[in-house]
Amino acid sequence: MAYEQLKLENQVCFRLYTAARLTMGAYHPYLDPLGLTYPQYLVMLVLWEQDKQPVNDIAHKLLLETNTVTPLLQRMEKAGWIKRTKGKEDSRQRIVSLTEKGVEMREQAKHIPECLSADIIKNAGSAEEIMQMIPTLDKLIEGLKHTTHNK
Amino acid sequence: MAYEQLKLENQVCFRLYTAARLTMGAYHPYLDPLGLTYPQYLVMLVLWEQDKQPVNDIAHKLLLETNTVTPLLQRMEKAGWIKRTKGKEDSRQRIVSLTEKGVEMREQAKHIPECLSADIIKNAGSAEEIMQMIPTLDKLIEGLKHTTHNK
DNA sequence: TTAATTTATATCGTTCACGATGCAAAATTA
DNA sequence: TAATTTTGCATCGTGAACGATATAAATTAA
Repeated sequence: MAYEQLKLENQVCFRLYTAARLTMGAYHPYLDPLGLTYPQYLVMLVLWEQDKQPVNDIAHKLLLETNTVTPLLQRMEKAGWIKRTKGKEDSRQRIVSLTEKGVEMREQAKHIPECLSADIIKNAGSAEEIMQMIPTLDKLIEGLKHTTHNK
Repeated sequence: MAYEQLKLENQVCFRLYTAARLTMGAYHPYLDPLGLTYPQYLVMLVLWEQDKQPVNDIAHKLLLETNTVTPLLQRMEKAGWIKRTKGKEDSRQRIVSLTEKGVEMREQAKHIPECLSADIIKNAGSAEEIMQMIPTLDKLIEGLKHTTHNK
């Protein structure tokens, strides 16, 4: 009976993995004009919520490793949306702050969440049903955050 | 208050993206000994379910592009788990089949789904609650599968 | 104070994921 | 049959993710 579970259709993780990829794809029409990738958009969300944060705080909020975030930030700096300055008290830190361009982008990005909701409702039915997954996803994330291979 | 929706905590996609990454991380203890990555494991699932499939069928089942799957298969062939042969009727096709080594691996992988269920229950509470997301995830996937940027 | 350890970030190598493009074999149309 | 289009797969370039490792600054211990 164990073989039965080895079927693709019985795999929750495959669905999460696929849903995440496709949902990220749904952001493309809105992020492409801004020149942002989805992970870069996440960084912008973090910075719009609070400017001037060390790399570590950003990585922590996104549940990513710094070796993922650092190159991400380097590309974003090159694009002119953020800058990275040495920390004053702790000079190991790199403080990430928005440039003027980065601040202005917030206005253009303002409607992305509603656009996405609309798209999802149009294509995948009820947004409510999707929102109902949030507490479960949060529990899952919280539970797996500190397992062996996730830190 | 459009800005409110720009908060990270209000984003469903971020949760999907994170849950997918962390769940994939939870597979590591079981896949590492076999030398498999998670996407490679997915390919093995597809082939264990039905051997000898063209690249396109595999890509289609995993909802991936062939330009993602092709290099994946090349690495798996080099590892000795699969082989790729020219199609008989249609010589454009590459038929992917399991090697002896690939077939044997199924036995070792047999218990991975149960192990993962156990891990999730231990760390993230109820597996039932997680299973309840499946219909919603399926609707989401089905709905987004054929949008502009997802083909 | 000096030495050992921890912390914050960066670099490197490998593997996805995917848009764009290329190419040859098949299918379709003229 | 010849020309055109489509299809199946591959290659290339870019941007994540992440394990492993490196480095310098801060912290702690000796």
